[in-house]
Order: sequence, then C-alpha cells, then structure tokens
Amino acid sequence: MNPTIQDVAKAANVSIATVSRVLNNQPGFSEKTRIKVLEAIEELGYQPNAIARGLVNRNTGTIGVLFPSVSGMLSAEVLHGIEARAHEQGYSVIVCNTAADPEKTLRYIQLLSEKRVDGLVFVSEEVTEDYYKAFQRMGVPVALVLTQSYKYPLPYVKVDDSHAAYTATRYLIDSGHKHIGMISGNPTELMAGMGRIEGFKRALLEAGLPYSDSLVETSTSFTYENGVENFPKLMERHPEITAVFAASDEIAIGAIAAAYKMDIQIPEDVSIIGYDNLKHAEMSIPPLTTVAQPFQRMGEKAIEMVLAMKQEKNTESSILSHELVERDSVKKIN
Amino acid sequence: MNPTIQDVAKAANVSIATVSRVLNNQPGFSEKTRIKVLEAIEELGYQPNAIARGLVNRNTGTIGVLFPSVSGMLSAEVLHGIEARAHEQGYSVIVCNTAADPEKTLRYIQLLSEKRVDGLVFVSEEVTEDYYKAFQRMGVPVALVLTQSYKYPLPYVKVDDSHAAYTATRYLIDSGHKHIGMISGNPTELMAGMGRIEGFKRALLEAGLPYSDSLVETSTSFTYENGVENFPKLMERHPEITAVFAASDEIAIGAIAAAYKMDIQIPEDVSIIGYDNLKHAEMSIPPLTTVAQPFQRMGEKAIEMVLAMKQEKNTESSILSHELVERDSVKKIN
DNA sequence: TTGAAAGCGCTAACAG
DNA sequence: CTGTTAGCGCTTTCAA
Repeated sequence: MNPTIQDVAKAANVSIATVSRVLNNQPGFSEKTRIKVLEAIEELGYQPNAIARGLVNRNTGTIGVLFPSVSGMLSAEVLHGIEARAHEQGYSVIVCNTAADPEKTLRYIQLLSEKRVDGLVFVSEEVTEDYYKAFQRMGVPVALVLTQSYKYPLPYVKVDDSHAAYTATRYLIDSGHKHIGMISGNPTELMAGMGRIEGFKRALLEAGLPYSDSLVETSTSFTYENGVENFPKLMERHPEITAVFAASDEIAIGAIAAAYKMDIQIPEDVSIIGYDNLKHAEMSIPPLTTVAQPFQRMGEKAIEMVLAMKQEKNTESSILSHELVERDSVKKIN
Repeated sequence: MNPTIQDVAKAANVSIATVSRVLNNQPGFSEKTRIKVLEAIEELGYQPNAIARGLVNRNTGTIGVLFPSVSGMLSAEVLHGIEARAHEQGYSVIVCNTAADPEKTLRYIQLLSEKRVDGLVFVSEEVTEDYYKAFQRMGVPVALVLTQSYKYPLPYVKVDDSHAAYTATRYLIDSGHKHIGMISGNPTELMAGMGRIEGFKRALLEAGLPYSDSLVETSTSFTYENGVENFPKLMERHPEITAVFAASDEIAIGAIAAAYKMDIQIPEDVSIIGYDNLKHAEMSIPPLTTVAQPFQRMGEKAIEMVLAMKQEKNTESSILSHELVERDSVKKIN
C-alpha cells in the first residue's frame, strides 16, 4: 500500500489537517512543522492521491478529447498542441477515438462525464443535438476544434476555410493560371467541405474567370485515394486546366501520383496547390505548395478556451490565420 | 450539482446500498426494486461518479501512455491500437508526451502515479534506472512498446528488428542486387538502431556479398531530412550501389527525393526499400516497398499485456511478425 | 499555529 | 432481500 496522509501525519507528529496545509501551501503552520512534514513525506515516499483529492475538490485535473480518428497526421498535430498546453496548465488529457460513430461518441461523452473530466475538446465533427444535450448534462466547458456549430453556443477554433481556399486559389490566379479546377473533399461536411468550395468559387469570379460547377470534382472524403481517383476525371472533363486546388494535402498528393501515371508533369504541365500543410506536404515530389492550418496552435487554443471558460463562463471563438507555404508544385506562367 | 447515489436512493425509497447493488449487478435485490431504482436513475439522470468509485475500489479504469513524441505517424498508429483495445476493455487512456526528456518523463510518471492509473505503457524510449525505480514505486504493471530492457524485467512488444532488416536486405539480394548500401538511423539507439544494421550485415555476409562499414551511412535520427542528406553521401562513396535499405520509411522517402534531384531514377537506377510501412509509404512516388511493422497491433498487445499483468502478475513479451510489403521502389534485375 | 471532525460519493461487510 | 455503517484519502470549516 501507498502511504497516506495519515501515515505522514503520524510520522511527523502532527494532524492530517496540518499535512494537508503544507501540501497545499495554505497558511497555518510554522516553519518548523513544515520541515517536519516535508521530511516525513520524503522518508515515506508519500504521493498525494489525486483521486481522493478530486473527490473533495470536485475537479480531476483532466480534460477529455474526442477525435473522429486518432491515427492520421492531422489529429496527431492537434493532439500534440492539446497535450502540451494542458500539461503545462496542470491538466492531463484522456483521448477518445469516436470513429465518427454517433453511438460510440455518446458512450464516450457519458464515460468522460462519469470520470468527471473538467472540460471537453471536440474535434472535427459536427455537434448533433444528442451531443449537445450530453454536454449540457455534464455541465463542463466544451471547446470545438476544426468545426463549429450554428445551432449551439459552443466556442470554436479553426481557420476561415472559405478565406483560406480563396487565398490558395488566388495564388494560382496570381501565378498566371486562367483555367483552374478543384478537387474538393466531401461538400456535405458542412464545416470543412462547403467553405473551401465557396472560397474557390469566389476567387474565380472575383478575378473575372469563368466558373462552372463542373470545375470542382467532389470526393467522398479528403484522402489520398480521392486524389488519385478524381484528378483524372477532372482532367478529362477539362483538359484545358493548368492548375488545381486540392481541398487537402492528401488529395493533392494523390493527384500528383495520378498525374505521374498519366505522364503529366507537376508543375510543368499542371500546377497543384494543397491545403493543411501536413508533414506529407514537404515530403512529396515535388514539395507541395499549400495553405497551412496551424493545427498545433488550434490544440493549444482549445485548451486555453476550456480553461478560460472554467473561470469566466464564456469565451470567444477564434479564427486562426492560415498561411500560404510556397514550395514547388505551382508554376508561374505568363 | 449532479445527483448522487443518495438522491437516487431517496427517490426510489431504498437504501444507497441497494442502489449500489443494482448499479453493479450484485445479487441481493428483487426485480421490483430493480425497476424502481432504474426508474429513479433515469428520472434524475443519475451518473455514477467514477472518482468516488475509484477511491474505494482502488482502481481508476485508466492507463497512462508515455510517448517521446505524439505527433508523428508512428505514435499515432500505436496510440490508435492502445486506445481501441483499452476502451474495449473498459479503460481510458491518458497520453503524455515526454519529448524524450528525462526530467519531463519523470514528472509524468509521478503525475500518473498520483492519478493512480492502473497501468502504464511506455513507448520507444530506453528505460533508465530512474524510470524503473519510479515504475516500482507506482506498483502497477508496465508494458514496453518498440523498445525493451535488458536490465529490468519489463515485458515488451516489438518486432525483431534484426530479423526484419535481414528480410528487407534479403529481398534486395533476391531481386538480383549485389551492391547494396544502407542508410541507418541512430545506431546508438540500441533498440531500433543497432538491430537493423546487424540484420543488414548478416544478410550480406550470408549471401557471400562483401560487407564494409562504409556501406552503411549512419544518421542522427530516422527522419526525412536524414534521408535527403545521406543518400548523396552514400552514393558518392559507393557509386556502384544499385539498391539501398533505409532504416525507416521517412529516410527512404528522403532518399527518393534526393535521388530525384540527382537525376537518379527510382527504381530504374537505384532501388530503395524502407522500414515501417507508414501511410507515407504508399503515398510516395514510386510507392515504397517496405517492411511493415504492425504498430496498431503493438498498441493493442501492450494493453493486453498490462491487463494480463494485473491478474497474473507476469506476462511474456511478444515479438510480432513483420511483413514485407512489395510496391514499386525495388527493381528486379538479372 | 494547530487539531477534531464532518463530509466528498461510493462500496462492502455485517446485521437483520 | 434490504438497510446500517464503516471506511477509501483528502480538504475544510470550526474550535482551541
């Protein structure tokens, strides 16, 4: 058995209340007793029991994180930021992989609720009514990452997808391209999907370039496979295209692979710009020009938000700024 | 305030003991009271407090995981397996990013100890004396992943690196290559580094091919950058080389990038085989032939091990089998 | 500056 | 079948 505060008290010849006081640095003990207690602690190798502490304090010093997928670079980056800031602030994080499954998600929220986590970070998924109800029952702060809710007043952190897509497309236009296509992710993913298409469209229109829906090839998701599959389709329908905006780096890299097979040179024949700036992007051949999302920062910010909400009960959402990362997959033409 | 077991008891007109019984499905209540209690629970929206429960039961249903880096595909995959199996068995997982920093690691172990986690999974790092002492003080099962300890009796799960490296090299030899080089990771990382070099060497020798230390270019780590940096060095020193074994997929992809710049065609001029089979491998151009490590399975196995140790107090380590994944980065010559 | 004692919410004997 | 009660290890009044 681990020694308890009782053992320490006995060894130091004081009451447990006193031990508790020095442990928590609360006023009410002399220097002499402090030393005595500290010595006893040292000698016994005493470690406070965070569980007992949590029971009386009503806080556990842990935050739950819900991901639709924990493998995947994107989640890994966000998690990294979350973990770092959380631990820095004295919190631990419990990770849950919902696999984007509503039932599983609900079970996890329930679980985290029973474990009395002090807050929740919810990543990438849409907040359904069920989820929101569960959040309310928990009564702890919840922050959204890479998603937002129009129905429920939950603060979020993300980039302005539409704006970022605009930036990417604009870069293609400024590089001299006039025939630009897009391989989008799943447009029904309201959060990530629609905004990017919208930004793409706006950039084209604003530049006086013709836009038609056939210019965007929509995928079911944001994967490499989507890229290899859809690039050929897009090029077949619009052979005049000289540049494409991919809604994710994975799609972009898939597109590059497809192009390679079709004997289309990147960027000589067709330019490609990605979205995300994951590790993959710099490792591709050619290195991928892309719009960076600050994933780690998002994770950090999310923690800051839930911690702030614990105090002040409400926080602002934040739109983090994206950044264009120039590498070698876009050719400047004139 | 959340309703407590007291509230439920009151609402159902029974004692808290009875409520506890139906909650835990312990014998000692009639069907009628069961219903009553369940209704009360439903009505109040009662959720058992896992913290209180943990205090009396002396188990928290959580397992701590220590990673040297939480970003990085490799960790993400392992974590995925850990998370999946843990939750399946009713456990949650707390992730800690040690950044391979001894002090930080010690602090985390301490923290997890105070939080009374039921077990620990320790990934990729060497177990120092300090760590081991801390493990002992905690008195909970610890399983090692992707590392092992010769000094301390800690069960581990990994692949046989030497054997896997042998397999990779052998594949190159069987494909007709006679001049084979290697770009290794950090050989001072006893666990991952040495074994792979050893396996490489053995395959060469066994095949009657000449081996010299200059055939292996050692890196400081296992990254993409190491690959781009060291491939040219290796080729300069040994222009006769027609195939190289890279100690990680990232190194391999870096090497491919370097080759691309040097106008060396992969696999026409030089073949490359990787190690790990991360997502990157299939996304590279050309798709990378590599030796797969079952990372997810390792994570699952690690949880199985700590859970088994909770019962039987000792478990065997396990060497998972690697697998050669043929893609397009190795040319068969004759 | 200190200690006694009442919980935090729950489980597990022990009685009935 | 059911209730009473004694803790689990800690924090926090309230007195001394």
